[in-house]
Amino acid sequence: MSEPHPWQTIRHEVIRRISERIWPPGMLIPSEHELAREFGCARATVNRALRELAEGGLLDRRRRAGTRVAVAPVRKAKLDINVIRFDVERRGASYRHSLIERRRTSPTEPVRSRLKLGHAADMLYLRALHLADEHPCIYEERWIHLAAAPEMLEVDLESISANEWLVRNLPFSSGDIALSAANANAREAALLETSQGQALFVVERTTWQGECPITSVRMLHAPGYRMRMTL
Amino acid sequence: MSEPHPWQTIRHEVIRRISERIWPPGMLIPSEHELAREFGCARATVNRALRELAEGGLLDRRRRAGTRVAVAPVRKAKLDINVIRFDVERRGASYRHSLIERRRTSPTEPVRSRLKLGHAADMLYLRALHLADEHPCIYEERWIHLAAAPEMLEVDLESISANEWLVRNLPFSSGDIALSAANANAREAALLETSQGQALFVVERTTWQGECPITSVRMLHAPGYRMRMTL
DNA sequence: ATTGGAGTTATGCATGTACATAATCATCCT
DNA sequence: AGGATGATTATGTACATGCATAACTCCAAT
Repeated sequence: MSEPHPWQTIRHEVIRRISERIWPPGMLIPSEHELAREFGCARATVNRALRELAEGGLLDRRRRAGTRVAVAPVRKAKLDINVIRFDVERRGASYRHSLIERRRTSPTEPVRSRLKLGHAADMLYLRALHLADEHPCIYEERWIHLAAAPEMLEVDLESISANEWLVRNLPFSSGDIALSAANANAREAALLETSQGQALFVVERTTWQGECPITSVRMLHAPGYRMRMTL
Repeated sequence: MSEPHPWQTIRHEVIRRISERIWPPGMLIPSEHELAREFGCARATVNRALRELAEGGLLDRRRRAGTRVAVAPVRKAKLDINVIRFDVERRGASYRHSLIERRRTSPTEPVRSRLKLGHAADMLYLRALHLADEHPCIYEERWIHLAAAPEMLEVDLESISANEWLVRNLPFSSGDIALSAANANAREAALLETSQGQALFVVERTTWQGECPITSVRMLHAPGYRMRMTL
């Protein structure tokens, strides 16, 4: 089974008992002490297994009240956010990107509100295309807060994408993502080599370093893109 | 600070040192032993903090090699998968769903391959609409594997949605999700009260109980839907 | 020069103990 | 009856210790 570690074995066994309804939804399961006795291990080991399952949404735990099988589990799916180049290359394609526009300017009001910036700010506005095997796969429009990333002015954005430079050089502490769908307008359709009105997968991401916004980007994926994840 | 727990304090401090580039990307950080000495706590406490950060993608850890700040972090975003009714009600809207079609049949080939079923199988095919404040918000097409959920035949799908019944009664052990965008066809547009060609946000989800597929569903979200997550 | 150990070291995990905290239960007092 | 109070209990966390394991270093033997 390639699971030499007791806590993984326990986690698996608990999953089995839940999914086979030996422990049905809502049921109070044995305490850590009892499980530790049953599995012949320390309570800390049981605790680790149960804590992971609770984080995944499968169990509800409360002090003194005990642990019960979640009734309407809010399952947590994990999504990997990678550098675009890696995603492309992992699919076996060659990566290239191309800078369409680079402008130093002050952000429009909607962008300011997305970044929670009350005042005007010195920013870099970029438009770029990411290509896989010379076919456009992502078109991005990005705002970069120069107060957070002044070095960005010196970066040669032809040789490294803003995406990659930022990920490599400006570790961020938090961020939010919104996924949606939008119809391509004429310009977007042309850039992505598709037709106007085509449904595009849209990722909008804003990242922060503490309270200070770093960058906000809107990425339009070429038709056919699917974002996969597991739970 | 509301962080009475040493391991959380340590986690926060490590995040700070990374995001302020005291520990730049790629750097080998002090060993658990050294950090334990620095923070005046046990190694296990440091371990817990670092392990969580490594799971989040911010650190790379390898035995003997030590812990280093991730160079191109693959950040992990967490997405909550909830019962649709809860999502709607949390937005302050009233929820209703309506069954459009219910048919017992054998799945088409593409569905069989999605479920990794080589042979024909007895399944339930459902089409349903989820409404928020009487406006359609999700149209779903669902296949349910009756071998995994025989009770489904008895369920009154007018009073409880298949989505909710399954989540409450058939805890699944694994699943996969694919997100994409698609143009509405005539039928979908009519159901979602929009126009043909409108870009729709599509969620396809398949869930399993061990090796046995339970259900596969394709959900089309009404225009304007945004799926949010944090990292 | 390359291969093949032996030794070293940092992380990974398990254990037993201890105390903190939150929720529940039982009891007592008015 | 009802409300306050203390006892009980399960989880949450911390710690010291110890062994397991992976990977790096270096030295010796072919």
